[in-house]
Amino acid sequence: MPALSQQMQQLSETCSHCSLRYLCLPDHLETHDLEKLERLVDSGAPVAADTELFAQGDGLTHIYAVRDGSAKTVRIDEEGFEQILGFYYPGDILGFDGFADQKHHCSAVALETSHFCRIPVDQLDALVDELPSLRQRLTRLMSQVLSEDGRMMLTLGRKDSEGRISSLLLGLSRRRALRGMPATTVPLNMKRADLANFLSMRLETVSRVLTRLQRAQIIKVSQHRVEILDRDALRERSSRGAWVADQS
Amino acid sequence: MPALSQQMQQLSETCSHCSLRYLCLPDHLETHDLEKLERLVDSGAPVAADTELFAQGDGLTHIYAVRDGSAKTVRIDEEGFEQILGFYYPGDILGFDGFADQKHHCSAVALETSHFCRIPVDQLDALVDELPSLRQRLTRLMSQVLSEDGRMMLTLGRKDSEGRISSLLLGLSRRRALRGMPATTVPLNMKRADLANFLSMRLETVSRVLTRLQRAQIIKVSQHRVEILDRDALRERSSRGAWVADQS
DNA sequence: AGGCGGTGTTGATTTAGGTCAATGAAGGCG
DNA sequence: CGCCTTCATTGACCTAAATCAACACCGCCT
Repeated sequence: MPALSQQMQQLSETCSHCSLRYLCLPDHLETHDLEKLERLVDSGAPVAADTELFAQGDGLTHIYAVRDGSAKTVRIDEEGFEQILGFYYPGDILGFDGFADQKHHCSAVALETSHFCRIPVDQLDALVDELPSLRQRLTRLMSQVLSEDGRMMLTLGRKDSEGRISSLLLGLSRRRALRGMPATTVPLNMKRADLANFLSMRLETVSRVLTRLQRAQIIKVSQHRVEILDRDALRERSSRGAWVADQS
Repeated sequence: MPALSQQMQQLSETCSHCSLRYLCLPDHLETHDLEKLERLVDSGAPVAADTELFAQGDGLTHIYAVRDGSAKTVRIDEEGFEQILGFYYPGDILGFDGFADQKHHCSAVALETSHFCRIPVDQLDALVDELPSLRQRLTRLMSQVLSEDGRMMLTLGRKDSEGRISSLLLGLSRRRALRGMPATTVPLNMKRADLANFLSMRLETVSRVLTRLQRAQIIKVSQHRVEILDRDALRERSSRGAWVADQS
């Protein structure tokens, strides 16, 4: 079973050999420091689709880095309404919102069979005090998320359905490029309902927009994979229909 | 001029004597450590309404804490569309999104005549390496913002106009309570256009919803101040009209 | 006072996209 | 293999809120 042995090999890889080290926590760490971080990381067994890594309300014991596969985070508010807060790909960190009061404010769920690096926060915390470079790295990663959240609010707030879908596709494509993966093909592992929820649209509308973009020869949709045929047109649509802000 | 002298007195106050120390950076810091932080903080001259503290794209040189007054942060995307990302009140920190790449990703503007504590990031950074408790405090504050951003996405995404306004009012009220200020009266220092922008509505709709809530005896609006008459009804409206999520 | 620019409210109309409902395609399984 | 469940697409209709437009209010200045 060659697929499995390849998987096992990947699992035994250390941060120092991880292809994602420049996106993930290890970036900017000295070899020596990196080894200390490595010792904390547990890259455990593969996780099946729909498995919950942690649940909203759980105590913060670990944060997770996506090694391969993908995940989503979901938040349920007081009234029981559900909102997907983000999709996560290799190199992304899950759990940052738990540091506030040592408990998770959203749940994390694997979108497909995936591997995650599991990092115990108490040990991480201790190591962070020891390694200024790791501290800086963490700060930057959190700040980055903050800034991306801002971008998301802009999308959610000011763009119409076509703009939202277009932005999402471009965003996913860009993130693939960052990871050195082919950026013209964007896999949509999540369900249409997830997409719709994330973008605050109804799944029917997602469907409609996708087919509209396809008919306009801008993308090619095949169940869980979108091909970007005309990136410029997509960019153009991602801004069209955005509201003009009233003068302050 | 008693008002002025009182103001001057406030300005000379140190973190240790600041009434906001438990909300702001100093929380959980030892007296000795707090003194070190204090030495970094510059609580300068009062800042007039509409003054920009920092602009999107500026290098990150300082972060700011609101001492009194209020501020908003605004982000302009590639296409020139503007989105207000948040309103900030005494004890809140501005500038966290700048740590990612040492530049600000949004602009910060005072909503009224206000005082801000100005903290140089390079010195802060050095101090953070020295004081684990400060490091933890910063992490928690950032994480808290992250988690609140999630709440905001939920509001923006899933609530109708009445729900958004109601949520905003309750949120502002809650934040006032946290600061020990009367929570039934919520001042709306920002313009209607700002409110509308923040909530992704048009200002006409903001107006309409406010008058609707007023007619229902739930709030009492007077130009830049809202009185909450029936908090339960407001809570009820803040969830009504929220979408039911499709099952994943 | 009177004029004026900025700000807020209200009314009439339009439309994007939500809702309801039916159909189609795809994967899992006895 | 056909059945069933889940997921995605398409159509017809309707509602919330955006848009367009008029007007009211308030402070400010000469």
